[in-house]
Amino acid sequence: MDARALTALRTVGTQGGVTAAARVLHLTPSAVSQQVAGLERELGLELTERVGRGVRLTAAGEALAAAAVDVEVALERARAAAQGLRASPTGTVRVSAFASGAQLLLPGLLARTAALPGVRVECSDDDVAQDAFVGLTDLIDVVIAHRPDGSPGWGGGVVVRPLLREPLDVAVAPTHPLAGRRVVEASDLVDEDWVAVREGFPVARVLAEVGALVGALGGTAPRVRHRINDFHVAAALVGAGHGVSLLPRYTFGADPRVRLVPLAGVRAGRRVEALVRRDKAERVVVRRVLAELTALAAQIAGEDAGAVADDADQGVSTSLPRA
Amino acid sequence: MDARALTALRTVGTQGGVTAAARVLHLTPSAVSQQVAGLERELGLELTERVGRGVRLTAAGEALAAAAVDVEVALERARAAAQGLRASPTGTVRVSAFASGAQLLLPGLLARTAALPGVRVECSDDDVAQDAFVGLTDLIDVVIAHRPDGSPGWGGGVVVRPLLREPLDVAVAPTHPLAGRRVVEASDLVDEDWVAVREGFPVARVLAEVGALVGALGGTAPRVRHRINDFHVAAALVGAGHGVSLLPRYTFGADPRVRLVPLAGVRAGRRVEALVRRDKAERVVVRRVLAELTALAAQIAGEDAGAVADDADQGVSTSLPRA
DNA sequence: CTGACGATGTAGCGTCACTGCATGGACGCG
DNA sequence: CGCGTCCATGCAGTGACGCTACATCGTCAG
Repeated sequence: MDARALTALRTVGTQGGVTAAARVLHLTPSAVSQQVAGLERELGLELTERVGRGVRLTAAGEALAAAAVDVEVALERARAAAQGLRASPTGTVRVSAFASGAQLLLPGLLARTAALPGVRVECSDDDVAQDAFVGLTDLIDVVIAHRPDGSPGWGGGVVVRPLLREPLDVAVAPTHPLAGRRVVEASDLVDEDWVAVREGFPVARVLAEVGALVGALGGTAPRVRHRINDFHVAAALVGAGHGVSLLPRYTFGADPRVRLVPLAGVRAGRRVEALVRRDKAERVVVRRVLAELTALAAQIAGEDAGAVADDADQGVSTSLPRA
Repeated sequence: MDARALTALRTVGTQGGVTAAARVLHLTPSAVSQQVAGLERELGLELTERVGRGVRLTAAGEALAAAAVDVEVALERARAAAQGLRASPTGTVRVSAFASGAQLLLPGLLARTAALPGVRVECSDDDVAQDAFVGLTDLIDVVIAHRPDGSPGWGGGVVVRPLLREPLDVAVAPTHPLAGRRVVEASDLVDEDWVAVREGFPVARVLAEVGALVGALGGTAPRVRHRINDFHVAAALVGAGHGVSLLPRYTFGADPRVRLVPLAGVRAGRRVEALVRRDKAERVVVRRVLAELTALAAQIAGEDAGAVADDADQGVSTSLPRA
């Protein structure tokens, strides 16, 4: 019963297939298949079952995969126990963020962590669909993810550290009649063209809610003219007068192309959170980087609090184990 | 960071040396040495230090060894999680007991477990010094150990399951003046020759206490004539009139060679307990055998309760995790 | 039916851990 | 003080195990 084989099995579960798991583990599909086969032989029971041309974990497989995380946690804790006696943490941490979150947080994070000797932070940006964020934690230590305001959460096996709640404001062109307003009511937005994100991506649901509200007032569904995932492209369209949109306040508050006006009476916002797989959360370096990240986020949220009156709801704190 | 290497390190700690650990792990000393060397290279710090011609774990080594148990527990729990979905536990369990405990418990245990299909129990008897019992848990799943009545305990890393408290009675020859008595006072024993066990073995301390009491009354230290570890040899000597001794009630109550008389006013007894290493305690089969063992012990203690009035103190219950 | 994808066996190969042996230091004994 | 013993640890050789590459089979889409 090798920890390596358990990891392979768990990855097959999280990635949803042998080939996908092999990609993450930097192996060939054959190797992964042999690992789980060996595990099945040792235990004398089936851990995977074929479904279509792919595979799925059986009940026993799921149970074993869940337990596998505990093994990795214990291993990581062992490393930490030995190295914890050393002075300061050392190592490299992989951080990933969705595009706008990366723009908002990564420069500051790199600036802060540059001051820590022996700590290397490697960044990447991955904009994926809502349900793909957790899968990224197999490859990346700290995944900065976002989700709309009252959405269910992320599921087990992963530690969630809330970073900030970023309000979504109505973005209009500087020449737009609403551009000078301090706040805007839903009723003001009847009969506007909208620039929205693609379905399945985090902010889509918020826009749908706002749209429903506006539609209820105006008697018609919101007119979504464009589907743009990149906020910068959306900002360019809005700035050129091709419609209005919802844009995150901290990231686009100072963008000259658009004016952001808070939306009154509607809870429009997204939660930005750091996702870390439980075993990786045991690494001392990861904890250190995570601490810097939360401090940075608190700083950003604090700067905004002085400028704009905002609901103070920062979400329930999902604390780290052994905080 | 291999779980196998961690086990090697931990065993070096518990067994107190590379060679001893190698014996337990069925390896050569060279292999064990290379395992810990690899661990040290990977972590970049010293885990062992030389002391005399042997080695000892450093602080970091101790920390890592302690964490290693958690890894093994997690691994074992993973096995159990997968196999727990199967109907009944299966496998072989190694049980060891000190000589008189083996005589008292092992036949009954084998009778009970014979009824369990797929469960094999392999027995052995190991009579070792007080502080060597825990070391046995590296090689044996369930170690039946004994210790005098108020002794400190066994230390960490091992699960303790109390089985029974066996009173120690004064053993005299059938022809001895005290043979017919219902109880015997300490004052009755002044000026007797004693048959004791070797120093460092479990019952030695009890005899020392009784001896001190007797000595205080008689004004002289107890005369220890013979040092006999095997209770059967001791019984033979006592039966032949070569002195008195302290013998466990359940094991020698029906022995024709001696008469056992309870000792009034002195807490003379030994605790019989099962020692299981934490990771092995996760195995379902081991739990099953342990359940049979405790039931058997309770039955034996119950039979005695009807015959002789005894203090009901059975010791604090050190419960198993996830009982 | 054909092409593509995904999982899984098989052959070949490289790597790694173990054994056997030799070395060096530490303790005990004559 | 030197000798033998014991213990830990290097080093060369070997065997086993896991990985890659390739081929095969089943499944789904067009």
